Amino acid sequence: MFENKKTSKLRIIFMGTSALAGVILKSLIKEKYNIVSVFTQPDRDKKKESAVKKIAEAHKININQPEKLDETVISLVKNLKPDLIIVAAYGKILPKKIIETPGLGSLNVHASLLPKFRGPSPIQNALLAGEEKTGVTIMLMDEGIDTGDILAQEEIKISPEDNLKTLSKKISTLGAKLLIESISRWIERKLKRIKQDDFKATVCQLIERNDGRIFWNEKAENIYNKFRAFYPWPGIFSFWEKDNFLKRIKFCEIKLKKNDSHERAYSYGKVFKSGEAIGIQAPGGIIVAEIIQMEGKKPLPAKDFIIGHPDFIGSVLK
RNA sequence: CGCGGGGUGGAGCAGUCUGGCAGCUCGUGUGGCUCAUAACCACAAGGUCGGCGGUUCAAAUCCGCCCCCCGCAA
Repeated sequence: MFENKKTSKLRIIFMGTSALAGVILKSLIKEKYNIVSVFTQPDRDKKKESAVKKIAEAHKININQPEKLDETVISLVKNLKPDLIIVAAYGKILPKKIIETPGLGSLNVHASLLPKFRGPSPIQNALLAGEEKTGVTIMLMDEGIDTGDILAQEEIKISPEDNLKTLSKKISTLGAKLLIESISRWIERKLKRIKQDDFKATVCQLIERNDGRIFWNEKAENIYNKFRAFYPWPGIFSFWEKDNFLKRIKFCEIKLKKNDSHERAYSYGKVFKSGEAIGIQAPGGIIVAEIIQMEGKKPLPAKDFIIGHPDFIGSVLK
C-alpha cells in the first residue's frame, strides 16, 4: 500500500490509440496511477473514435489529439512536467525531445518479442509468419523505432485458432500485467536494461487494406495465415469477374483444408462446391469459404450466396 | 455535398435501359412416390417492389425529394 502512495504522486503521461492501448490505460487507472494527460490519434472517423479517448473522457482525464508532434506539442509535454511517459500503440513516432522529457524516461509496451517484429503491426506479422509463440516487451524508448533497451519480456503461445482479434486480446491483458509489474520495479531501479541484438531484428510495416488481397498461387496455409492476421480488419478479399466487371469478394469466415497429396483437382483460384460451403483451390490445400461478402452486399453464408449467384461455382478468382 | 453498388414474398437474386398480369432458385406448408431420405413429383401459402410526391389510361420500371444498408477512398 505504501507503494501506491509513492507511485500515485508520479506524474504520468499516457500515449496510445488502439484497443490494446485502451486495456493498458484502464489498468493504469485501476492501479490509481496519476495520469496527468492522455495523447491519442485525432479522430479519423466519427463512428470509430479512439478507444483511449473514450476511457479518458469517462475518467475526466485531459485529452490531447495533436496531428503533428511539433514544437508546440513538445513544449506542451514539458509544461505537464511528467515523471514518466507510457506509450502503447500510439501510431506516431515520438521526437527525441519528448522521449527525454520525463526524469524516469519513456516506457513502451510492444506486442512482440523484440527485437523480432519491430514496427507498427507486430501481432499481424507474427500470425502471418505462422509463428507458434510471440509475446510482449516493455522497453525503454530511444529515438529509433522499437530499438530501445528491453526492461521486461514475456512469451505467449499462439494457438492455431488464434486470429488478430483473439491474440490481441490475450496480448493486451499480458501487456497490462507486465507493464504494471515493471513500472514499480523500474521506479525502484530494480530492472536491468538489456540491449537489443540488432542482427536478429525484423521490421514490419503498417497494414493496409490492399494487403488483404489473396493471391491464389500462394500456399493455402499462407492464405489461411493471412486470414487469421487480418481478422476482422482489414479482412481478406479476391476478385470475381462477373459480366466483365471485377467484383470484390470478401472472405469473412474461412477454413483451411490441407491437401497432403501433391495432386490438385482444379486450377488455382477455381471455385467449386464443397458440401454446403464453397471451396477454392490453392497450392497445397483448399480454402473453404463459409461466409462471404460481395461488394455492396451483406455478408452471406456461402450456401445463400450460391442460390443468388449459381455462376460463382466454376469461376476462377483473380 | 468525396466515388460507387444496392433496398423486389421467410433467404438469395432477376426484372428497371425500351412503362403493360409480380418472376427465378432456395426455404416453408399440404399431398404423392419410396423400405427409406436432406432425394424425386404435384399443388399451395406468403408482396404497401425502402418511403413520400410527380408524370401517365397504366409505374418495381420514368422524374423529384427523403430514409436505410454496403464496397472503396480518407
